[in-house]
Amino acid sequence: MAPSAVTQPTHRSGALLDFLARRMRLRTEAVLAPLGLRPRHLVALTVLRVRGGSTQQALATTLAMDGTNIVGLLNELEADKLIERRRSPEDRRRHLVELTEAGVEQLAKAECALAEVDEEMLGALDASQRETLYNLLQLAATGTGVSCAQAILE
Amino acid sequence: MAPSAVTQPTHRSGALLDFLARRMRLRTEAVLAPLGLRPRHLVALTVLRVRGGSTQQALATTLAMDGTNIVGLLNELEADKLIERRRSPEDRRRHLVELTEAGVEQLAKAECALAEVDEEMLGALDASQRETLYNLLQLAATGTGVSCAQAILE
DNA sequence: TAGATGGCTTGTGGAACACAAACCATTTAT
DNA sequence: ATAAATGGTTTGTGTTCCACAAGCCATCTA
Repeated sequence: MAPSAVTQPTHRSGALLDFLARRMRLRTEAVLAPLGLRPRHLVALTVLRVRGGSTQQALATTLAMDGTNIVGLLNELEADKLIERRRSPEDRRRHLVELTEAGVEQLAKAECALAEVDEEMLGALDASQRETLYNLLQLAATGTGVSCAQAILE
Repeated sequence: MAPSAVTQPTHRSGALLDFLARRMRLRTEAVLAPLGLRPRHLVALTVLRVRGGSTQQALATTLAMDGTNIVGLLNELEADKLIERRRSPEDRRRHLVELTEAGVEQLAKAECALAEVDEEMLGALDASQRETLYNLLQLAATGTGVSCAQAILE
């Protein structure tokens, strides 16, 4: 069964991550569609739950995405009243983005609906393995360029 | 460290996976470009290393991608002599796709070059955690719809 | 007062797709 | 044997997600 006895210098997770994320995103799209959300929205909402009150520039860095596209993304979310742009008191040019109550609820509803996707895609993992995976992903996500850039800003 | 004491019903890895995969793909693009590869090629080659001799239809299912796009993707890889399409002896309509020797080498070279990306993106994880992550991803990838569809075919 | 900055709008373009149609070679069913 | 189905190919068309550039306003800073 071993395709190559001699394995790679170190296992690279990149391709695997890409592969899985694609499959999961396809299923996620289908599940999220009835809620009026798309994967990009889910990611944005998820980030905002943790980093509420972020500047749009900070979001751009976090999401590794152009500022003008952040505008569009937030416009969509704001139109659905899932987020709110508040003016920063210190610098009134800035917008501080935050989830609305409806946003929190919608995110929770989405995550609930996504249980079936987890079931499908992570079926081979038991509960504790899924938790481990989640924690490792979380650690990687918060412990890199993201928090690095954030650290500079704070 | 827990951002919210009361966590979600269960942690959903979907958004996190999407988020990380995006960041990683951006970096990967840059690293792979000088090798004449793009992320999609890396994924295809990686799949083919394990599932060599797959039919193009099987690849389409595995990669969750339209058959006509598989053709295009394989055309690119074949033009670079990284893969080979052999006629199936049993059914001469079928193509059995396999990595060439050059393909194996190029894949290894790519993975080697991607060490720096891992370093950047998974910096917060130590070696054993990275290995765990890799194993969990591998398990999830091979243990779902993929192998399920494959099992039916065999 | 001038320049820099955060954000918004609009427009252009590219990459990765899905989907459809028409085609060949081959296999299978009648 | 002839018809139908199948695996793959080619050539479109359209969509979505993005990057990037230019020009605009409001506001802050020098």
